[in-house]
Amino acid sequence: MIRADVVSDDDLTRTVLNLVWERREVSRAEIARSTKRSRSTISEVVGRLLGTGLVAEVGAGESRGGRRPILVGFQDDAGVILGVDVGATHISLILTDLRGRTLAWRERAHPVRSDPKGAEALITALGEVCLAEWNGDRSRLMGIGVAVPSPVDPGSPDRVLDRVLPAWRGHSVLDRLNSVFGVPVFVDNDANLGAVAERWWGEAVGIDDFVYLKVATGVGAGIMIGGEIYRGATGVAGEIGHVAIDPGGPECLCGNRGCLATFVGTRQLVDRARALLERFPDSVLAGTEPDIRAIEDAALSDDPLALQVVTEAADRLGIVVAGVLNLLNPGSVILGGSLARAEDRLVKPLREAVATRTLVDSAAASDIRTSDLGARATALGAATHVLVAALANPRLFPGVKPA
Amino acid sequence: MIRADVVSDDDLTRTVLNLVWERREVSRAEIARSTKRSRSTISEVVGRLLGTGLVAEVGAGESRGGRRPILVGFQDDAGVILGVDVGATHISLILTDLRGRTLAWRERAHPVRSDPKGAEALITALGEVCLAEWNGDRSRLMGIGVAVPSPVDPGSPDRVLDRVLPAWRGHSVLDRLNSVFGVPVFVDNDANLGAVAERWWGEAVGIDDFVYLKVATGVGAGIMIGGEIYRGATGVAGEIGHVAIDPGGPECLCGNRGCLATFVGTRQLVDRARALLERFPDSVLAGTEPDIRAIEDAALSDDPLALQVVTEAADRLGIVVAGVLNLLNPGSVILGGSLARAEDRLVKPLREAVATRTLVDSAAASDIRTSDLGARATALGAATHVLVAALANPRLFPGVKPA
DNA sequence: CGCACTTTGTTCGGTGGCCGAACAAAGTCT
DNA sequence: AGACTTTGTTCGGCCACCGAACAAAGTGCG
Repeated sequence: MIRADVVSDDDLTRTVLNLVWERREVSRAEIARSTKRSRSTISEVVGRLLGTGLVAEVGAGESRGGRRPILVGFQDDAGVILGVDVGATHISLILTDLRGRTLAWRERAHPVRSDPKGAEALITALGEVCLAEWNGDRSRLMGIGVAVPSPVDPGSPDRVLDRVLPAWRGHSVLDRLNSVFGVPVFVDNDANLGAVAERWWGEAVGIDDFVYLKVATGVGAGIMIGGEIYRGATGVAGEIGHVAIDPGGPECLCGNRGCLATFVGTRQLVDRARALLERFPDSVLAGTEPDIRAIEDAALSDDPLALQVVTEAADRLGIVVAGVLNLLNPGSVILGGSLARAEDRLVKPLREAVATRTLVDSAAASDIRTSDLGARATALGAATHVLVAALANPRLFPGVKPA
Repeated sequence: MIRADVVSDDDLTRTVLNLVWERREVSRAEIARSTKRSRSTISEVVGRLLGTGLVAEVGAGESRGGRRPILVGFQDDAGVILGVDVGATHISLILTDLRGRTLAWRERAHPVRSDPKGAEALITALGEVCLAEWNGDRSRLMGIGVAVPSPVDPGSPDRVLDRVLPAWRGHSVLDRLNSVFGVPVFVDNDANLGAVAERWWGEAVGIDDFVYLKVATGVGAGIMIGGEIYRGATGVAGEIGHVAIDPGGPECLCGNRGCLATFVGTRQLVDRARALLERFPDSVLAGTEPDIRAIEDAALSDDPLALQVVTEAADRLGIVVAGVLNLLNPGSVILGGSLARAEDRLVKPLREAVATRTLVDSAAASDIRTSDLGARATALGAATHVLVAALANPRLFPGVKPA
């Protein structure tokens, strides 16, 4: 967690590195055209980048009527990154290469709030397991990203963290990870990191302005503006779970009435399903004590009870999504979290609920989709956050030669 | 409206010019310290700027223990700007210098929607009147800013404009202004420009992230993020009037139910006041046909009926403001439009309504204030928009010598 | 096949923005 | 009065970047 504001690489180096990452394989001449720099300049920058091991000459490309270009390729396996998803009831880790490919994956149920010490031990243990499974050169580990289900100001992580995760105060866990694995550690909110994952690997590739809605134990939003996570004045933007949608609604943990979280959180969906059991004697869930996964599975096989639960949730979500559309006019809205498994069964009623609540048609035109990144989305986003930092400033990371 | 993407001035020149504007009078050595450049570099840049007439050497400053510095001062009267506020029922113009000071001001009631031709004529006529009253060298007019009560994408102004103001399609009015006055013309949404005015001259000076809420004939929001107006994917961010706050509320013009606009727009407040008349026989409004101004005046003298109307509006606004706080976590929320005249009588119940609907205390801590810019706010913002463009790229404007 | 033409990547001598050292001018402090 | 500061300018130099020139390696046409 050393806030290493050391010598930052110059702008052009970053630009070129990012371009090579995007295009995968690209010639110096093509880089020069894209960046509007001269070939001589690009040649020199590429020469320096070759020294870092992040890019390499990988062969010849097609001729465009003259000499064949030398392709410079991004080395996806030049480094690996560990992503940690600290959930309310589980912990999961992913090990990825620099192209977001999964090299290892572990998940465990764990009562994170009530046993923080155990959580810390579990994370380091699973981290070791992932690295062992990968079986590569450990010095290639570039960093660790951590997603927490709580507002975080990455600038001062200990300030907000202790509300939801009291034992994490003073970010001792992060320091621990840093000293155990010897690499930089980054934290951020889970919804923010979900948005990052979508932008790099999911439904939002190429989209700079969108909102990611994570519907799981709680509800949170990751707001991407101009390709960057928007954090607001004090770093808690996106805390959408306690937007009031019904002044006469049920009381919420937060003391208010009719919060979105009182309608679409995991706990509430399960309660709702159980309450509906006797009205749907034909449901596959009848006679069981359904949990959220069972409800989602049932919805996917068009069980009427489950569909009722999902539709009701969609209707409530629609109120908030419509508000977000009117206020922010995002290019798209992406739904993540476990409820996203329901896909069309969630999105269709949601779109209807939104359509009746938005005026400006261009706002209504922004498309609403479910994520298809699945259960690994958040951990993947945490890893990707490190990747983004590395691409912006490769020198900050171990395993990168100083050129 | 010539989209003049000519030679843009280099970064350092802009930075220095903006710094001189901010500090009003500042020495070269001080600029060097602030911008972290060498004195030699700054000397050269300042030398070039002196040639534009926007800055000048204005005397000597206090010694700091050595030779007394030569103060370089921004020339507030080097140029003037026209700001036009096109309202739903009125047109107003302001002529300002480069410090936002009012040099002339004109306002006329006019049915803008039903008589667009007349509106166009009125704008040019009032523009001439303002320039005549100022009685300065007309070549110092740098540009014209126009605020319209409709979503606008300044990149392609004709696309959205024609929904609310059909006759403005193809931005012929803007072309007209350009040819009559011979200077660049800029358009933007009124709430956006209100936010600009607040950031430069009002309650948001020095604040980079805030939301400006304009409550007048309609309701709109200007969202300032990182010191820039946020426009969203298609340029209609901030269209907040049709956020649904009560599923069982009255029907709105837009076809939905319970929109914010059905509760707090001018028309609705007047209707509400008239409906309440018989319940408040002691009100100063009793026996009259109150308009919005009368209601606001009555509220300022603590008339119970008017206070009831304002409090109800505040309560409704509170729902949306709470949502905005939870979602965006702005540093502050500033209330503009005519209703802002009510000040504490509006803000106090609004704060209460918000407090019961926000969880995260740092979100709740963002302060909510009324604007004190008054009726000229929007026109001033339109003029300021031009000032911002001029400070960013002085060469684009007439009356600025090429250096 | 030969020849004209392209494209690529490198080399090399600029150019322009910015810097630092040095300096004269004009102050302050003891 | 003398030592020290601060300001603003001058001037030589550094560095990122450029453009011209060139060799290498292609394509395409007669």
